[in-house]
Amino acid sequence: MAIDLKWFEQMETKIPTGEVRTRFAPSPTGYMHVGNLRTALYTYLIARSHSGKFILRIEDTDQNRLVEGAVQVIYDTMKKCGLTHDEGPDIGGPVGPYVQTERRSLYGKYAELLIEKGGAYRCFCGKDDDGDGEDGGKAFSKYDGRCSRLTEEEIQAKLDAGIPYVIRQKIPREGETTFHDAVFGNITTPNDSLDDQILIKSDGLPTYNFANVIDDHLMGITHVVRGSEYLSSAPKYNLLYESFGWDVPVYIHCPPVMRDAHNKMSKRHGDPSYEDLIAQGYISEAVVNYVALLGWSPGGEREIFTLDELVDVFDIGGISKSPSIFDIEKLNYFNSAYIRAMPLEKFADAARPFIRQAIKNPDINTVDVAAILQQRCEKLTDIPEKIDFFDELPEYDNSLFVHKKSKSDESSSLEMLNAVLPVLESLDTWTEESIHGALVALAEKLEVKNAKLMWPLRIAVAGKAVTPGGAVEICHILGRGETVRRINLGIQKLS
RNA sequence: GGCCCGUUGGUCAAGUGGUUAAGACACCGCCCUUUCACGGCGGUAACAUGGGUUCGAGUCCCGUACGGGUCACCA
Repeated sequence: MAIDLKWFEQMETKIPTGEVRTRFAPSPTGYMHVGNLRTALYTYLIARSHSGKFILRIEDTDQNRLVEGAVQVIYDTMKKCGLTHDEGPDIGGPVGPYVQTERRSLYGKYAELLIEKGGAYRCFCGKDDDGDGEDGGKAFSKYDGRCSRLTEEEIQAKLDAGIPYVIRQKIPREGETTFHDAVFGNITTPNDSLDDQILIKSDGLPTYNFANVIDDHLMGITHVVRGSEYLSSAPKYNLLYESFGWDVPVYIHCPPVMRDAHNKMSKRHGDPSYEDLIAQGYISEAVVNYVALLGWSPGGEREIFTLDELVDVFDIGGISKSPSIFDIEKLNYFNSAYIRAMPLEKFADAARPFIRQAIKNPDINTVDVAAILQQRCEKLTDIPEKIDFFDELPEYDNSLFVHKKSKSDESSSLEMLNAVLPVLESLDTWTEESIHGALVALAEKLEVKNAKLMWPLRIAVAGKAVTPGGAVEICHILGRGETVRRINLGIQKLS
């Protein structure tokens, strides 16, 4: 087998050095898991906080799992989250291509090189020849390495006969392998518990286990961030780097995001993906902020951070070793905090579609409605049911006029409404200030507490016990005509 | 089953040998108030377990239990 060492040397010269380079390497499944989003976020944060490069690579070597349009979902999600990449399939870069299937010729060459270096061998065994078939008993046995003992002549004979083969990693049978992880510390594994894993499949494409090492090296990746499910494969990757004589990157294995104490978040269990959360009315920035804190802590008491602020405070040491349970209640809290912090106009823009789901009346000002909603919604989808009374006064029972704390009952309510009606009918201007002033003055004149006047008015104009905003805001939004009409209806009901 | 990893209130978590064991969400109570919410104040609630080491252990070591991961021509 002739190995063109010049070619490999030339490949090495292309590798960027002297900067932190991280990569997010999703396989295109069609949606962004919350756990994946968090991995992407940490990866981005590490790059940015070291003034390094953040690279997007698509890992699509599994031809059976290709999903139409899935790569676009990744672009869209990352863009929406603000996780901008410096190199990737869409924008190119110095070490492309950035899609694994477009790199396929590379892997074979490096596999040949590895065979030459004694770190791998061809295996001609069929899929079921390694003794770990379906028959339970040997379910956990590993490949016995028989093909690693083939002679040159035997190998050539099989090649000449056209027998299909895979390329396996040759793991030392003795000793142990230690690697360092930035989250978990040093981890040592006995080599005899490691399998001679397949590097190149019989279709010529690499497995993740191989492609990831080759690509990370050729792309100059300095920090490898991935899920902790790869922790037990890491010794094998380490051995691969060693066989090639390459520098090992910093490993950062992140524990999973769970749906409960026993199960990871999963689409299959109906857990929301990032896209689902957005569709459910969550603000992207709030999701990103919450997810950052799931499994990582800045150490202090502060919890609200923009993406740029996260870049400043992010520290690998704050990543937790144990899994975290995704708590939608806490996300609700973050979301409502983000909603409250938005400028009113911006919130109104975000809320408008949801407001218009419930309010068709074009005379109603959506910004005014947004103003009373902003302090009171956890997510945008909460909006329609809160404001359904604006378009049409709901059927309501007179018992709503009874409220102990406001000292309201049906007869006092009738009295208050009768007093309010002429005041509002004759009000010069129809603003919150003028309405509020007139009503407070009226209460003072009647020698009653504001609540005794406001309660029945709010019930009459809204027909609901609980509303966003008080009587003043609701009357203002409704307009004078509709307000007066509803007060009259209340008076009729109570008479 | 082998190997690897983890375990602080219901949840997220701070804590790196000496603390009355932070803080946040949720929950409960009170205050504010024009309902609800916001805001303010207060409260309930935790170091899985047994042994060591040490003057002293949530923090270090060993065992146990429980949980998770992995052992694919998936990633």
